[in-house]
Amino acid sequence: MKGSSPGKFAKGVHLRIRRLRRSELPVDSVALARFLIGKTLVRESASGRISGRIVEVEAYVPGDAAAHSFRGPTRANRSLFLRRGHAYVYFAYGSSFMMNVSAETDGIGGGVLIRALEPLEGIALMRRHRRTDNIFDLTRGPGRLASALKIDRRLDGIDLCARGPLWLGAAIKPSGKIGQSARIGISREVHRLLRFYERGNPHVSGPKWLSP
DNA sequence: TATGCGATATTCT
DNA sequence: GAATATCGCATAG
Repeated sequence: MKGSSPGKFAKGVHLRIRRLRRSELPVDSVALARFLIGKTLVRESASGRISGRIVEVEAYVPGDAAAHSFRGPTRANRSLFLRRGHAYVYFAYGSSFMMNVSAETDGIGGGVLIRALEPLEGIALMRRHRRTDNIFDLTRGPGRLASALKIDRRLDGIDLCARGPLWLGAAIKPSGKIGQSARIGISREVHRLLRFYERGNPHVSGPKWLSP
């Protein structure tokens, strides 16, 4: 900490966010994906709280050849088979962590990839983690948001409905209209419309034509 | 804005 | 070896 009012936020928002109960989460992967738009993802760490409003997600459903759970549970993907509301964190392309919320029931593989957030709290911390000042480069994209929130494999498998370093909160403001499209960056099941985003939100990732 | 490419680690073939 | 639920930088328009 560089000398300034301990226990207070010199600047930036400080929100009271209600933790979501597991019973509020839809069991179905697609229903959960839509439900999560507008909700809050909260990271509590020693250096402070970081949070963001979920504005873009993708569903990876049972029987989906593009899903990491498709070939059954392994050591790497087992968190996808936990009951809904747990974190599945993995490392991709040698450079990025990505985070899913597990869906479905215990033993069934399914999840929702969090693709973009609208920054709420801890923006100064996010800027430090991401080494950029541009607000739109902090949490636009699954790898970027994981970096901004310091999400890595230590958080794989944790319960997002319990007190802890990472959890899901209720909406601070309701979601606008939800758009739907094909998913980004996959090579199988490319036609399925399982990406959901808040229309008109500038923090959504991907080319503009994909998010009308 | 859009497209293209290399980097990089882990997993699977 | 190959593939990968990406990112950042370069270049062209």
